[in-house]
Amino acid sequence: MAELVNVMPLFNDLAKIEHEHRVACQDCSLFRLCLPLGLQNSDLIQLDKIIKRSQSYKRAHSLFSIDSEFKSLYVVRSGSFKTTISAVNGREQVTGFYFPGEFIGLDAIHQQSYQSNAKALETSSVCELPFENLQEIGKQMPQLQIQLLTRLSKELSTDKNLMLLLGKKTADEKMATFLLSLSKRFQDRGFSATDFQLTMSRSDIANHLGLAVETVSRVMSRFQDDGLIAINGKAISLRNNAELNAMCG
Amino acid sequence: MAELVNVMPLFNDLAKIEHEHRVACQDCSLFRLCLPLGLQNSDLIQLDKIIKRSQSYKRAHSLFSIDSEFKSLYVVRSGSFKTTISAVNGREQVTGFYFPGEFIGLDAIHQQSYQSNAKALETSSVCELPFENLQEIGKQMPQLQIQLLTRLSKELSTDKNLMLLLGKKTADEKMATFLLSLSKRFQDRGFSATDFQLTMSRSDIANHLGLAVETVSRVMSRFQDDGLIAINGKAISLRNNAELNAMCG
DNA sequence: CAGATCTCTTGATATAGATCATGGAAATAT
DNA sequence: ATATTTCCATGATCTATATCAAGAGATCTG
Repeated sequence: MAELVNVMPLFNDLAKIEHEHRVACQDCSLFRLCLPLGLQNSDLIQLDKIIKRSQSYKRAHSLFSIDSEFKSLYVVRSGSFKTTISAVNGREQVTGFYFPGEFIGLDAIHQQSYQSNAKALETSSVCELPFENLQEIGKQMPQLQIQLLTRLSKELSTDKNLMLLLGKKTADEKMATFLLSLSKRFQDRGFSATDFQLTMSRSDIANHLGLAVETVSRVMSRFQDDGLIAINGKAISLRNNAELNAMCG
Repeated sequence: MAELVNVMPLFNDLAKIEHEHRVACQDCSLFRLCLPLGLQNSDLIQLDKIIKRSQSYKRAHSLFSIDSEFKSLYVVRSGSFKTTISAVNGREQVTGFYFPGEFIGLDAIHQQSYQSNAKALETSSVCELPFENLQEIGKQMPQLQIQLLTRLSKELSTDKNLMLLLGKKTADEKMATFLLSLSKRFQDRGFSATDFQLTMSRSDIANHLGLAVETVSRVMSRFQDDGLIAINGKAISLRNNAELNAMCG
């Protein structure tokens, strides 16, 4: 997850700057995922001024939790995160996994307080967008507002599909849907659609899909026996996308 | 659902206009739910010009479906709606219920095409907000954009909680959570928090909560036997909110 | 690097809630 | 009004997946 495979930095300097998390939006390899809409170059320079680029978060470290003060939205820069919410009795639901270019914290806007907890799944970094400043420059930049709306709308759509998954799908359908959704997202980021790492634990996967860990293990083993996938620890290889796709229900 | 109980129109004329769906935003009794943020009066007049107020939709009639052309967002004016998405094999998931003042169609924004189907649960009416015009006047009205963002963010939050419900809660917890969420929403609209109509069928409820109809019937009967609620067809009365609340998990 | 602690896999068993079945009540159509 | 369809409630049975159990890797920690 350290670097895009199909995007070659023009200069070594650029790669170095990027690695040090200082690259500006204009030059960021995630630009097309993060801010695809028509922002002017002058807008980007404005936006750039308010963005804080973080040092990295180590595995299992918290980006924010439900009782942190809400100050910022985040965009994943490298690595991956999960978000969770908890019921009063301590049970938790993994509400989402987030990869480079994706926004975290959008559900905090309405109450101006985080509604979930966000944790790094591996060593990861983010761009921090202080919300107040974002609103401020948004007033002069309708395209930025539209960009945010679009992001929110997309996550809403994802979540409705997750409701369908949680409410109506069998364990097999859940796993197939999940694997293909990951595959699609990696492909969008210029990674292999068939070979990738599951940066989250089996238990995170199980939780997210409304299954027991044991069921996830069993389904994956069976998929492997049937030649649909090959697993080696965290590494997975999709071997029959057509069949997997047919299984999504 | 025809009228708010704690909001008395100042003039009979107003009530009549409202009933005929011609009342302007400035005078609408739903204003505080629909557009609570600081919109100037001049803004409202602008907004008012682009809003189309519909004739009513009868029970089971479609507001839009996944293959309608996306043109507008909607705000429920009276009555109630459900939204659904379907899996390839025909299974459907009820993704939400919508009451007066709530927006429908927000998940359509990112693809500029409806991602779900919306149906009236009873005779209902809506305000139609043509999205293109909304974007246009939004450029001059940052508060309107913020209002939309807030709405989206709120629905996102609701959906994450639904994921928790679908993924982690028992049938009893699901029902208790659902009933209290309805109660809260009715209360916000000035209706009784304890006595209301379930405008959706048992099967819609079951579907939404990821249960079988029979389970919904059984749980409700048991809740009634335990004195938590009283049911009479579509009419329900909450009798022990404390206990229900403790059951939400 | 050794012990401790998680994580993953696989098997055996239990169970919450689905499915099947039926009858009555309500809503809708004729 | 009456027929027809849909909706709701309740009982009996079944099943997909949870839970319990146990061992093998992997990962952390001092």
